Amino acid sequence: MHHPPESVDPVRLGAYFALIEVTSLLRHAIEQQLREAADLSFVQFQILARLDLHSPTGSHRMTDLADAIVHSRSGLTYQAGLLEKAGLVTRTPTPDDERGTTVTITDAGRALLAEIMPGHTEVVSRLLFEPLSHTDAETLAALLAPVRDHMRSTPPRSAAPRRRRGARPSR
Amino acid sequence: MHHPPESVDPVRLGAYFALIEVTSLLRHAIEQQLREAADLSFVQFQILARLDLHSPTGSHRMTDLADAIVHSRSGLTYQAGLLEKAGLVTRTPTPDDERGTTVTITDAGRALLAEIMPGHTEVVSRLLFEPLSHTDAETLAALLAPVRDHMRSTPPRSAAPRRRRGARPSR
DNA sequence: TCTCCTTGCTTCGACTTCGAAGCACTTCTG
DNA sequence: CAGAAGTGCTTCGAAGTCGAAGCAAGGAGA
Repeated sequence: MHHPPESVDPVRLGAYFALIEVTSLLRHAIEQQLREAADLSFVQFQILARLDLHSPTGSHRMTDLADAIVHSRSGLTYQAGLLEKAGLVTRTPTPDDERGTTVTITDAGRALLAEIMPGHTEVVSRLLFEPLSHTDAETLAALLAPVRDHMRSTPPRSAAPRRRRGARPSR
Repeated sequence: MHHPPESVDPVRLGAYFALIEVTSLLRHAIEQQLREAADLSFVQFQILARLDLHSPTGSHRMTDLADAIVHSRSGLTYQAGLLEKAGLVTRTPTPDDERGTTVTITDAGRALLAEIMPGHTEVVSRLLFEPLSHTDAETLAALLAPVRDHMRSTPPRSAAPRRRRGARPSR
């Protein structure tokens, strides 16, 4: 009999389905909470959180940010524009590269984030972690970390019309 | 440093971030693959897959389907319309409830799905499971299953039955 | 220096998404 | 058997999303 690739394995298939389902439900709940609490979308929240974490400057280049939150560049441009309009971030040309735009979180942005975080973590705790022990959480993190690294390091498989980062990272 | 509720726990926070990140990357890759292979969106794929799995009839009611794939009803209406136009599903009134619409996958739909699956599982295997042993996959599935059940059983927090002008559920 | 190619970001247009409102049918209640 | 309340789906309008194309700046090679 054929024994095609590993993926037909029902265990893996189940893990995959559960992963998608859990994350969909979680995102949905988070989105509602953010919307009620501060009228922010999940993408906007991710932008602010990423900037805030990336202290001390709280800045990022557009492309890096888009890559970090897994969002299209054009989509990020749009959202960054909204956040700027709301006074939560600023956009300034990058000093050493006149093409680049640096996004920086403002004090108002940090304040809003601080105000939101409790409710946010509450939702995540209640939905995601309630059925998991601390050890379970550790296990989950330990399982996902290598996957994340693997995905980040794996090239996009199909060379883009506009080539992505060259054959190798020369940085 | 304060030590507010449980959720600030860095381990859980890390697991949460990794979960979001991994799933975002995975969905992104899957979406590209589906687009190239059959010009289907992930939502459309989920619809077809869900219908196909739900044998033998391969049918579902709109609401159940929307709930299963975690998508808005209106969004499902839109996508089901596209799939119907493409001949991959049919929509018929539900026999015993004249309000309902039953969606059924067609032979063409099943054929397309069968054609796509190998490439799909290939992507999932390569991205998600390559860094995981079989045991890891089992562990992951075992961790996520209870979370999924918990999320599914937890009421949406504000379970308002379609409020109509401040009316209260008098039941 | 002058090209030519690459890269960073934005603009543009087409499509998708969602919630609210609306319509039609069902069920509950008296 | 009404009338009221509930449910299933679609329509509608506003907004967000993406990829492709466009613009401007950096960089390598002649």
